[in-house]
Amino acid sequence: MLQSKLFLKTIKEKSSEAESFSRDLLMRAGYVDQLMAGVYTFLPLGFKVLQKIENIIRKNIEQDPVLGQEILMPVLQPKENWQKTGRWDGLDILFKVKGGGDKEYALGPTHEEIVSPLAQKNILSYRDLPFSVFQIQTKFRDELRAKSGILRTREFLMKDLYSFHATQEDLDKYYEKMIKVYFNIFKECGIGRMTYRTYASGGSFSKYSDEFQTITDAGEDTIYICKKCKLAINKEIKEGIKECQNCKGADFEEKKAVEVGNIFKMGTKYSVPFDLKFRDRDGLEKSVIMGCYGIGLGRLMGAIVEVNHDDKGIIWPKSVFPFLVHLICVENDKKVKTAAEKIYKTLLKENIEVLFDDRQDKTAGEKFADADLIGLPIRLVVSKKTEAAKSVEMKMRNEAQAKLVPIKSFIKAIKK
RNA sequence: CGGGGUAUAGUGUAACGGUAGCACGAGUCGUUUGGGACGAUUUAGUCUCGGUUCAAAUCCGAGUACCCCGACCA
Repeated sequence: MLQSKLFLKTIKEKSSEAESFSRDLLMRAGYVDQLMAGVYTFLPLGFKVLQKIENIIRKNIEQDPVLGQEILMPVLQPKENWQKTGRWDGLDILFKVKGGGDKEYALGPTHEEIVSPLAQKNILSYRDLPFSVFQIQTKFRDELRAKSGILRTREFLMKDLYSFHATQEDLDKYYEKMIKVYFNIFKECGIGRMTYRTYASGGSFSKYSDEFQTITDAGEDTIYICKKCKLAINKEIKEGIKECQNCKGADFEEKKAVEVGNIFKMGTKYSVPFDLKFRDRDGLEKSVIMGCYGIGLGRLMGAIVEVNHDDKGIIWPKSVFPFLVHLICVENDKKVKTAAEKIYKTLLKENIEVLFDDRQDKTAGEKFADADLIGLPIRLVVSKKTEAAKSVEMKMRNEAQAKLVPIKSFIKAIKK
């Protein structure tokens, strides 16, 4: 991608509005644009990051054995399904829309009301269980207060997965497996070390749930991390709890955190109203046991930035970025330009994602400042100096020192 | 939803009730080119509605939007 053709420009000045790092950086670097409170457009750079995250999640679920099959459910949903579970009136974040003839619909904030009757069509006997489906789709929630940029929005991409089981033991087994998958996803997204499995309230789904909380001051939750086993407890249920549920440790560290994922054991809460039953081995009809597992993609992207940045800009981790390489030509000298273009073409041929700063009306300082702000993992600089040495300068965004790499071997150096 | 704050050009900001100014950006021309370079020139603004006043960006009222705190958060 040529930077001269990039859809949105970077902004030098910090916004005057008090805000989170991720909001400020993502907006200034041209990743997102705000339409209104809690609603954002993902610009080319931001959209690419979102797709990276999406693919990491998808890859981890569609491993061998497959932990869930991908589907796409409707956003527009019938009122009746929501009345059946009492959430048409009971869920105040639900967006309701009127169609023709005053017919009413819900805009999906979550999909238990849709996936449960869907599953019913697939389940007849215990032989049909277990199975799970997931989707990556836009959710709508009329949050009373949107905040902190893309950390809390009213419209957001979410991966929601629903699992269906014949027995509690089977759900428990799958649930623990999914916890491992979640940790792999967060590790790959560069926030593994800052993310904690957190014992939390189950909301209206279940008594308890497991949250995945990433430590950051921009977060709106407070968690207590057990210093011994590193499991955490959300402040919302900490009242009266004196020791760790896991290791009985009593030494906790208090931290602010943002919830990047949440998983629930829903039991039969949704299978009962939708009459989701199966015929068991013993000939009896039983209710299906369900679990649900969510990750907010935009929020995850925001959390990555909260955890990975410095005062100059974003520092994307090595698996999440809009482009891997930021190629910068600092001179308009014809020979140097030709050399830079050659490197650009080589990178494209090698299928290495590259953003080429080919702008001729910008000074070197401006280009470097933009590169730091945008935060791609690898920076390559081409100049008279590097051209004379038949090399290219390479610098990692998370390192201070740049080094010269011979033209002949720079592809190898990048791949490493 | 309760409380607080803010609203001036694309962005960041100034202006006692009396000529809306500055910087950045953007356009044009030229000089520059390893950390947001320089000169010339052009461009563009008082959130909306109402009130007070000879006169309102400024005072008053209502509305709207955004931000922050709290409550809420499948």
